[in-house]
Amino acid sequence: MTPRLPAFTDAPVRQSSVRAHNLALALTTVVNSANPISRAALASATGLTRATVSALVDELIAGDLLTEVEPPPRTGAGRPAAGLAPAPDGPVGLGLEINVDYLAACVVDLTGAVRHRLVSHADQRPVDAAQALSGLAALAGRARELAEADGLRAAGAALAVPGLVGADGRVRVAPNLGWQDVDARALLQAELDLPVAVDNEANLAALSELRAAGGRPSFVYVSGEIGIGAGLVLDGTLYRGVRGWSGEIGHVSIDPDGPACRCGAHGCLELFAGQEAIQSAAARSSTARALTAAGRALGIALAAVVNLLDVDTIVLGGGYAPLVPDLAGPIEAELRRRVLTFDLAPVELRAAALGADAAMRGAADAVIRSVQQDPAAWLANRLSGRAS
Amino acid sequence: MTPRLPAFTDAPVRQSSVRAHNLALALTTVVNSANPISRAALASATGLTRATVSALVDELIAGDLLTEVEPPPRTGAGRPAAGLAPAPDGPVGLGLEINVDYLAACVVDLTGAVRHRLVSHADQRPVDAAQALSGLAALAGRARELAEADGLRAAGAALAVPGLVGADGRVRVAPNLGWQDVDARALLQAELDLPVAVDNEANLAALSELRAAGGRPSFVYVSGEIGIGAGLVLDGTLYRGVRGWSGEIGHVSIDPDGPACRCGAHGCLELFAGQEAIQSAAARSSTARALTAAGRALGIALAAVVNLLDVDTIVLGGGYAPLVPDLAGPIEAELRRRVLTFDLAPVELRAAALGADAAMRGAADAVIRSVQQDPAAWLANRLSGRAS
DNA sequence: GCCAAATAATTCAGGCAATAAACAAATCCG
DNA sequence: CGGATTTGTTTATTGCCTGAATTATTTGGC
Repeated sequence: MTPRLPAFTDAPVRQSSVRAHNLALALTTVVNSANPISRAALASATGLTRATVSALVDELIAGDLLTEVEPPPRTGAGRPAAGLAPAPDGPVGLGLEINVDYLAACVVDLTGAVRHRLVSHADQRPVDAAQALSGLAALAGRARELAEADGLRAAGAALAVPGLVGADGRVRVAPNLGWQDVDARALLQAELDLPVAVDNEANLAALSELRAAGGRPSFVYVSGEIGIGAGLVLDGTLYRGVRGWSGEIGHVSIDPDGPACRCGAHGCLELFAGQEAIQSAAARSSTARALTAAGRALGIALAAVVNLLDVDTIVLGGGYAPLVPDLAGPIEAELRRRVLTFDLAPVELRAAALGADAAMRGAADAVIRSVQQDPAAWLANRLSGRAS
Repeated sequence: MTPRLPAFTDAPVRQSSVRAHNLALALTTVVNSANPISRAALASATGLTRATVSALVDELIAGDLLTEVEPPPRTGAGRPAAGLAPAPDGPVGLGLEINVDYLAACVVDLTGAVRHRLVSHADQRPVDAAQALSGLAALAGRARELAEADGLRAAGAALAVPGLVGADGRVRVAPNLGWQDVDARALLQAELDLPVAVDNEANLAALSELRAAGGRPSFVYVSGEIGIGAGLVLDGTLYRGVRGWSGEIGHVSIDPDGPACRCGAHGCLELFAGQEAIQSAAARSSTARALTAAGRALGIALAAVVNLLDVDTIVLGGGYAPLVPDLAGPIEAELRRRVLTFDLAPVELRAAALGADAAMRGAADAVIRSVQQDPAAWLANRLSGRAS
């Protein structure tokens, strides 16, 4: 069988694209392998010949994307292998986050290590969007200087925003920040002189969960803050929707005739399982009861997600992560009752691996992921960047 | 900018894959263009050079996938162009459907024309799965003979089933047929000696809506029969879920404390908007009221879908299609209330283009789509098939 | 201690597919 | 009728992968 290219077809392929694709294949295979891997192992893992892999690896090493490291443990006779691993001094991603009461920036390298991390606590509501973003750009600039002092060059930046973000990087609405129609990408790009991506915080937090997972995982990441957002990872890729507004699980209806929501509808999930709802319910009765009720509502909404999307894993993040021991029971009870296929295959429910840093970390991951998925572009860009 | 291959990377690419990809690109571009297109226009549409396009087209014509037709209307000076169009005598797809009270088969060619259509009305519940499938195989065999009498060769078959179908073609459950764990693919493949795909009827019906749509549409297709199923088309591809069980919208919760559903949960959409629910409600009050109530429930469930997936179009099919004039009002009212982004961008609601044939037609489409997306495989197969 | 077996990595000729540029074909228009 | 124009083909060149042969480096048996 001839290996097939992905199904959707809308751009021509030429020899250079073949190279680009195979460079990405080699690099991602090295990055995703737990231990250093030899060229020979890489060849058999990818299906390319050893000759080709050698050439690709040479190019990736020359481009500071891979390095040779100590060989993996020996296994019998033969010439020892040279181990390959992502280069710690290769391009880094700048992960940025803005929220109601803090600004944050981090620097993550190709190995996934966080090299620097800066957080600035300050209420962002009094200042306007331009000021907030310029404060963030300053923080990002400091993070970048720290990175450059280590000899690290940033491939780009990504920003996590608690709001609706369009595909063009414009923030349409960010209720808690009081933002409306803010071209965050343009503003940051101008100040940083770097490619900048902007995305919803739940989407980026979901991406951060993708780090450890092998294969092509599909899961819903639910982030419980003041609002409730979800990031959908389907077949290993973040699904953003037609306009980038996917994952608004907070306004899924739990009780169509329930209390009025600030969105104008009635009985939204947020009213039952949002941070404020949990707190006020805890004050009225007990924390245990409040969490049971919230878990039940979450379970109803998540059952709808699983019925619709057939994902096999649910990740609870943000404010929900520490509450998982209390929430898991009621959520699972509802899933068992309402997911049509529950008896055929279970749904895994787990807490997010990262805590409050998930969105910022996912933002940085998004940058290095873009380098991993198109190393040829980075290599070309790197040279022209140095020339300028 | 170098054209980029799709993001996910897990197979090596070699020269033959380049050819395969560009053959698919050329073929799908011709198929998707409304009028016959010239080689030169094809070159500028795809971004390939005219020389390359000529070579690709020669191969596609030799393989009975394209034909030269009358040139499109002239536009000024220059050598007249030769028109290209999908070949009507190329490979055909066999679309099959099994349901409670009928079996059906159709033959669809590369141009999308239905060449033959056979329906056999008979209650399938009394017979067991093996018998039903062998009856279907017989019907499919007749359709295939009709096609072969026209000199048409079947590239494969696809079967639409009202139930949960795994990725391996096994039917896990089909409640209305009384099926459980039926390896429909193996049984049909053995009798037809053709590659057979099996999928849920709503999924395939959704595919049939993809025919006219250009670009990379994203929509939900909702099919209202005895149960309610949905097919999700995201970015131009059918999303099947991890195990192939996506789209079970019928058991999304409308009222968590509502009446008991046969699935074991309470207040599922099916109890408010299923065929039986509408009929009994109509008997109790009036048809108009029954449809308003059903529309309201559908609107609540669809608002959840739109909030989660950010699709911009909803297609009502199956039993809902003729009811759209009555359902649209209440559905839209709920969408307006509950979809968070409704004010930013509207959601289009429309009736399915095809009626009862949608699933069978979508099945045939799936087959010819697979040829269009990998013509190289068909060309290789075709030769070896003739040799044997 | 040395040689055979084994495994890793590189080198080199060959082939395939795309590109670019020149050429041939067929029409319009003045 | 001849130049301009557009379509489609031919030819030389280039890039990248493959496969086989070659070099490099170790283990293990005698």
